[in-house]
Amino acid sequence: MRERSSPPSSRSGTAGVALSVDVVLLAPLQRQLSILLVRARAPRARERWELPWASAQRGQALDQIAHRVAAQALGRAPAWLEQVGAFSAKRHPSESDVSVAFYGLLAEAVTGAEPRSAWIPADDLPALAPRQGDIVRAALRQVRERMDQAPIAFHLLPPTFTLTQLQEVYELLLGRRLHKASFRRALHAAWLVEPTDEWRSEGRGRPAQLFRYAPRKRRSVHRGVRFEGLAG
Amino acid sequence: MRERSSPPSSRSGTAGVALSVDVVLLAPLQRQLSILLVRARAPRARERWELPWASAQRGQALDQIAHRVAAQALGRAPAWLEQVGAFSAKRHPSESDVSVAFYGLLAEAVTGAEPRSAWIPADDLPALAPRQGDIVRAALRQVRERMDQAPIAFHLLPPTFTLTQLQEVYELLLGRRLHKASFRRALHAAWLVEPTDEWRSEGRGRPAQLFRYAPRKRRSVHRGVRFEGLAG
DNA sequence: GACATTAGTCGCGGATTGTGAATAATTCGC
DNA sequence: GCGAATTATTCACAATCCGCGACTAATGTC
Repeated sequence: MRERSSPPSSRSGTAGVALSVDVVLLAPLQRQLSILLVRARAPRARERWELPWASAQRGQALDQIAHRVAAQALGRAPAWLEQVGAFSAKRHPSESDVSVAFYGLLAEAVTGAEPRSAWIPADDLPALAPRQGDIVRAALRQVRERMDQAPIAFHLLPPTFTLTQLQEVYELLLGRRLHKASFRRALHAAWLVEPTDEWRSEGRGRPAQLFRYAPRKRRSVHRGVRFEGLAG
Repeated sequence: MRERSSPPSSRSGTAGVALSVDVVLLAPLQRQLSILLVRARAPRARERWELPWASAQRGQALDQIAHRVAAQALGRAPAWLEQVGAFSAKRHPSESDVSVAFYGLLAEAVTGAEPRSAWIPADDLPALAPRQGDIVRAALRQVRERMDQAPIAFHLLPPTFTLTQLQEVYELLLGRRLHKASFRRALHAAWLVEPTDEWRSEGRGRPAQLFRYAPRKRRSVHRGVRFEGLAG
């Protein structure tokens, strides 16, 4: 407990900690939520695959580092990038003391000039370093919990999409089927999408209209409290 | 982008970053959500008040540090402690590069042996260092968003409490009034509390029964998607 | 043209919920 | 002791929400 007693302005003295920034990149791929992994570069790594990561240097903001890591692994910027949190105390490929994790969303499972990477279904991952395993689980949990507060599903789709595609993303994230009519009724009531004048004919069946994400401001309805998420 | 190319096992080489752990301690105090601040110890600090914090050393887990910081500021352990995230790029009293923030909950605004601290209403805070201001806002936002997923309101109350007290905590966090009958109907339907055989008479009026937090496992009802939190 | 397939909508019945009012149990003033 | 005031708890009704099956619509296949 001495830290608080020592003069806080002394930026020398203590050696500092080793910090890495890790990114969990997610994209829907053939009806599975998939994660981008890269081959371990250290010759004697205990695990063969890793999340993309970089060591943090002084004077760089964390989200800038995360953007750079994502861009390097993808060849492009993700559609959405958000912090998951800080992780410590478990082994990490960098042997850093602390890792700050981000998750990023893409509509397509693309890989840029990086050949040592692969998109792997989230529930079929190989062994990762323990801290990176924690990071993946926390990122998936946060994505699923925050999909009601942030437009996460829309960033897993291209700019225009059919309502069936949107429902499939929700089913992917929730892990269960949804009823079509109820889904659309709630969606239209929320004024989140607007139709384009384009239609997509996907082989057989009636063509589907394409929509875009265009949330309209509306007065928030004062609903009561929901205790449902607090089940023991 | 060289970090990824250098051998990851070299824990020397780079100097490491200065890391602090900050804690936002929250308690309901006279119908206000209040935060524990401590007087700045550095003689030439730009702001007179700070969140409790400590510098991180190598080999210590982040949540252990957070527990220690909270215990030192309070004289006891908080009822609940959870990470908010990592913050960088703005001035911090420690002049650290990165701060990992936690929030902690208490039923009562207690202070231990620490005389240089004060509980201050959350919407009446003095100026803090910019990064600590961000931390406070993020912590309050997270508490309000997560109160549906985690038993946050219950940790802002003593082990037994009246339903009116519980509703007042919810109103404090939501910033609006709730209808009594609806609140209780939803609460009992969720099987989160169980009555004790004690009653509290608080001066005038009918005595209120005391309840305790005792969530019962129940099958989760498969409800549809809620788009309400996605309003533009 | 019959059929399979996918998109989109309708409407019923039951569950949920906002709301005011009724009832219950206590203290205070006189 | 007794009525008014105060706080706790519940009831009941109306409106809304929501799960669900069935229906219509538009296309490709044979």
